[in-house]
Amino acid sequence: MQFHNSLSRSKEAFRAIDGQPVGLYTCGPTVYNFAHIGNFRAYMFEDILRRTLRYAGYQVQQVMNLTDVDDKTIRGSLQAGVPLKTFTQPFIEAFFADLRTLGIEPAEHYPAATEHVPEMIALIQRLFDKGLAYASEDGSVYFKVSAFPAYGKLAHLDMSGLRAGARVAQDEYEKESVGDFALWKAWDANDGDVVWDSPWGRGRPGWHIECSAMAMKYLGETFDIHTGGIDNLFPHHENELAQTEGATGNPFVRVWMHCAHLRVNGEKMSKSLGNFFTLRDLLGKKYAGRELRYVLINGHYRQALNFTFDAVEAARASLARLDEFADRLAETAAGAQAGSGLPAWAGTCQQQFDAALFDDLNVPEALAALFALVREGNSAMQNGALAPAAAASLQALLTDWDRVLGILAMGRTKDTVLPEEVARALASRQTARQNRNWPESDRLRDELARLGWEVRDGKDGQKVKKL
RNA sequence: GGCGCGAUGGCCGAGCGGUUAGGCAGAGGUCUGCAAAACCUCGUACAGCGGUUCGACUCCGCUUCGCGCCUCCA
Repeated sequence: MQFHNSLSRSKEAFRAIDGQPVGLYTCGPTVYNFAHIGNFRAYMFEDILRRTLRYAGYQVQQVMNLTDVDDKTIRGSLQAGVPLKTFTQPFIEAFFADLRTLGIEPAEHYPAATEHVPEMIALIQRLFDKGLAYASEDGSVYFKVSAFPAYGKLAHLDMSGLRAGARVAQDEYEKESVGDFALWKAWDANDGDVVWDSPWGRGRPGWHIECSAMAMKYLGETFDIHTGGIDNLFPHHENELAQTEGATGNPFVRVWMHCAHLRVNGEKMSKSLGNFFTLRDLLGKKYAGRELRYVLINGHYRQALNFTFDAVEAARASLARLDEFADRLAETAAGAQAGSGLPAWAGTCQQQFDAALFDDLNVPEALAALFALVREGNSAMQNGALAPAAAASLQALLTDWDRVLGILAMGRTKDTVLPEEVARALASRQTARQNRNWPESDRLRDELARLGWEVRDGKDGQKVKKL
């Protein structure tokens, strides 16, 4: 199995730290608003990563932080006139609800920044002890980038060439150097009652320190994989790395993985362009979480993904094809025990599927293997060449693949009970068909369609499906 | 200015130096009373211009266009 490591900018064979579950830290949401579909692209990539690791036989220990204290959450709570926690709680709940909607597996830990301030303070103290931090007049604390020579190794930036850009020049803090970043921010009036005591005075933690402190707490000083969106690469992850390695003297993370952005109609998603969708917006347009999941996984994570409504429609049709296949397989298997072997063509698909996933999570290629299986399977069933036991084996294979894909079983409901109205129409239709009364048969088919049921005629009579 | 990414048939989207990606949509066919589903066949796609090579969508260079990061955005 190999993954692309942002540190080396190349694919590397993955080896977990001996005998431990794979430690996975995934940067989570800032809970000041509903997450948008672009954010979920990142969480979806992380879901595929975690599922693939588990599929490959690893245990996974995933941590996703909840950033519940920063400029935006504080501003929001002040504007709403409620305590910080009261403000963030609904967004946290919405976030978890959205994860469920998209079939994203929960992480083992979701630490909130506000619950880990002592750990952050302790970490900042270690940085002081190492000469990597300094306090300014107003009681803020900064990381001294010049004292950490490796700074820039993740983002591949040469800090010596840093010139003061617009944002840097406007910085109001008393930093020694423009590259330095805040570990602790002294209280000011905009913070309201969001404040903690520290050895350097009252204030609140900087953003980057939360991830370092919480990652270390739950995963140790060195762990396997750290992920996020590409925009987190710099400065966030670079700073995390500097803080953690600076404090511990040990490597922080073995593999850094970053996913590319989501675009909408070829453009960057932004509020001003009006192409900024939350999951709720899309569900309101009658798209299912399952369909959106399909769209989000059907592109390589390191490639910009273009989100279009056409793509969601295509996803819906693709899923219908998969469902059709699964149902037909179930019929063919008819409750048989899975046989010992798979047909040869299924073995080929299996190899393709695994090879694709294990090669830096190539989900599109894995889906190609899935559709190859569907085509071969349908063909075999059509020719009566698939024994029940073989069909059952294929069902088991699909179930196994779905541990990674998470799209096959999700959101499918088995409607075994026919409404009386539907049953009656079917019975009449059967009579009509026996009498070769085609106009009546077609009329009843239309009527069933109006009731939301699709009827199909095959060799062994009518079959209905809920639309 | 620095660092980096991309441009694939109507849409989405993989990929590799020489052999079909895949899905959706579309066309024709098989099956069927019809329809649906399924299966079969079908698009001379690889931004442009040079170069390397027996051979390039795939490597190199340039051009055009688009995108990201450059201090708190997944």
